[in-house]
Amino acid sequence: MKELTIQQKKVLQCIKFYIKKTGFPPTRADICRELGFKSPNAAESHLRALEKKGYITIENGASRGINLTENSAEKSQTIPVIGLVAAGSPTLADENIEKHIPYQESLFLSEFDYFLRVKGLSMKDAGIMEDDLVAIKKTSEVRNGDIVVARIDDEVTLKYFQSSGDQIKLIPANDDFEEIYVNKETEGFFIEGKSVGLIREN
Amino acid sequence: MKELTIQQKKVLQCIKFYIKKTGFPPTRADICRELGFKSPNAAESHLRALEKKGYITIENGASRGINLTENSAEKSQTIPVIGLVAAGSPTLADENIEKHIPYQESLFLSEFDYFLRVKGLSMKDAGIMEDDLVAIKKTSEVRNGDIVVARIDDEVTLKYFQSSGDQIKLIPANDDFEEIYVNKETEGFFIEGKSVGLIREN
DNA sequence: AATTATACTGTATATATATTCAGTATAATT
DNA sequence: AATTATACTGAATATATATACAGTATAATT
Repeated sequence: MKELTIQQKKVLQCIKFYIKKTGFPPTRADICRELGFKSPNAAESHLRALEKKGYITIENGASRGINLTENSAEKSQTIPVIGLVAAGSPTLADENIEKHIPYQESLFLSEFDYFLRVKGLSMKDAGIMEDDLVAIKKTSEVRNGDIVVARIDDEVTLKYFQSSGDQIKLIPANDDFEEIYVNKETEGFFIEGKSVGLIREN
Repeated sequence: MKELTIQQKKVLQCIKFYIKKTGFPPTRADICRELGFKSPNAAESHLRALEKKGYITIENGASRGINLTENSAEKSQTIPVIGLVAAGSPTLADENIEKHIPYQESLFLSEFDYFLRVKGLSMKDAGIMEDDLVAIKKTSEVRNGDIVVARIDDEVTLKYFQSSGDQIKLIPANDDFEEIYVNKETEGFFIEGKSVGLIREN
């Protein structure tokens, strides 16, 4: 799949968003309105570029005759599963992605960015077992009691979040594990996101 | 949701099929071509009837401005969520269905028939918490160690299954609960299905 | 008995829409 | 140095499309 330019990505996103919102693809004029173009030919040429690169097909002569190709359509409908390795970071870098699974918008109450494959039983009493997939929303805005993905240097863990002032407690849901104390300003400490759902595949 | 006539159903199916095939909704003329009508007004009036009954929305003035409503779009791709009430049976009868959620074919490793909303903590140590959705496959072929939906008379529970001969043990995953012993031939005892996955919505 | 919904044909038309052509300008590639 | 791709404005136009209007006919509802 050929790389897209920034503008072409914007147009493709615009098409996806429009379909999501209305149920049918945009016209050239619609795209101009959304992206601020003043000539329909601006949209037209971007569409032809997207067609040439294989991200959409265009039915000539048909109004709104834009069809997202499987390749480009799936991209926004799958969500990565990332392995939680003790000494690894859950980034969206390709090498950490275990697989992609079909994305369902309304699967959980909140939107989320990726699934984390759980290793170990440190959150056992919260009903989070080994190999469960925890849906993670990337955010640093977390509240006391949230289950968060916290990074300390290269180590990444899933724990309950509890803060008072600058002092932060990361609490496991298993008596066999120890609480972790950190300071908001601790070098290398970072909240990656929080849990908004869970899937167990068996 | 108001009932549709046979012709209206045909038109709705035609719209769904057209969108699946092309990625965008049909024009009045397209519908006529597919269904053999000779006047665009035939399609138009069916569309307005479908709109009136709430199966589609039509954006006036827009070409191909047909949008399947959630209700009609999801019908074929949703799976029921059934509340697990102590003295109730998990049947697919309308009154027991809590809601429908979008169905994703490849969500779990096995196929499944419905979700069971868990009440209580009897399977806590198996990581199954209150309000979790357990994906249930309707079957009576279960093995030792499977988590099963068992019915004894009108009572329905989720437990580990363990059998030796005709003797069956239903084992909770929580020390606060008691094991249940039944016989294969016990009147009113029945295995509804087994757990093949789990979703936690928060 | 009168009205409304269903189920169309057939014609007409304003407008929504794709698409081409003529330019301008910058960046990337050959 | 020449060509191609990117990234647009602006105007023009053939046609694709929604939609109204005039009918006909049958079934269902009030």
